[in-house]
Amino acid sequence: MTDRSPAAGKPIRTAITDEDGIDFAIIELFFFAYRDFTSDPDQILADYGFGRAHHRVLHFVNRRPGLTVAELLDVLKITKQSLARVLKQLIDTDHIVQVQGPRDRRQRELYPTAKGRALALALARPQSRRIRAALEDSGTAERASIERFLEAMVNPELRAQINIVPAQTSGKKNGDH
Amino acid sequence: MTDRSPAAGKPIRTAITDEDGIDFAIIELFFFAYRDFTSDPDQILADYGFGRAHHRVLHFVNRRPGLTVAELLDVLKITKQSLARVLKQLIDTDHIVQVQGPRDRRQRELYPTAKGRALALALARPQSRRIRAALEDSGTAERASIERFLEAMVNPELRAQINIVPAQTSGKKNGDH
DNA sequence: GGATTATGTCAGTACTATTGACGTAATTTC
DNA sequence: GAAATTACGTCAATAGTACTGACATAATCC
Repeated sequence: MTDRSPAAGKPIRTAITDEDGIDFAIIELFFFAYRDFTSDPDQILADYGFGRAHHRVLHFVNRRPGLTVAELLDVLKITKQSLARVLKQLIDTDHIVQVQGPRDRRQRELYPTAKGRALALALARPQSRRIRAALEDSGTAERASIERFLEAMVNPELRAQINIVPAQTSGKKNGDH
Repeated sequence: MTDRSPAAGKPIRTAITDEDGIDFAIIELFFFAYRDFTSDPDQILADYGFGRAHHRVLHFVNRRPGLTVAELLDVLKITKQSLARVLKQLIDTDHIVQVQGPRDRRQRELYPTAKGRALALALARPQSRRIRAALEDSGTAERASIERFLEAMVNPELRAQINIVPAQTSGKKNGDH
């Protein structure tokens, strides 16, 4: 049963190359880079009994405090049912709180607690460290060019999601200084 | 039950920023970029009843024809049991064939069939297109700097895995020069 | 001949995701 | 003010990918 069955095709022994103009080098690098990028927080999350889904929710609630459940679903591109369990756990463990929407009382605005803020920072720290090291290592003086490239990799119609963040800080009691 | 329970922490209403030198911008961009990067092949895979795991196996078997099961496990960083089902399906559907190792007959060398090669190319095509578009869009003349950055994001001790490939091509019709 | 190695497989479990259906409360619409 | 819609929550069933642990087989090494 080791050898191929009679009907099976013959083995191709040559490696797939950048034939046809396919950029295998970057495809593969992207895979490895993301794999290791997510491995850092995964280790921390394990201590809490959380998974990657918790991280993503925690991240976006910290980035856009007060976003509603519907907005969160839109950013994560998952279904309500998938979010439900994860969000419930984060609320039960006091990392996130829900506040009734001011205008529309059907809405639940999501905010991090101090505990949730701390965890989000703890998870982001090794990732940020890795990024900084990579920028230095690779001698990429232009951090901006990496940002531009990554942004250009995102579906154009979804780029709006990215640009929501910066504005958030301002408005009320503005974070810095 | 909408409002927070008595014991819950108070909501933090300010967005997390690049305080503490945390690079949230790139962290988030990396998430969005990878999400959309994988969405292209996901659609194609669905037609075959395959998932992302099949894609990864197919990719590496095409990139390093003749690799053994153990080598594949090492690259993917998953367990034998996780690979088993996926690999079996790819063999049953005639995308991959096993050949007994020439030196060590315990080993199973994995090769793509013509069918498996074709699918790997079909999956890579939209990804490569996206990368090319992103490099143009972002005006990143230096494709090399993106490559260097991504490589630097990979755990140093695992970078060896990346460099296995290029050698494969040479010998015969070597790509560059 | 005994230990180790490479692979395969069985059983059980966990996490993340899916679709479909239904319920409740609040808002909007006519 | 009744009806439709919206925002959210939840129950049930299923799928894909991963895990640990255990065990079997065949081949190689010593």
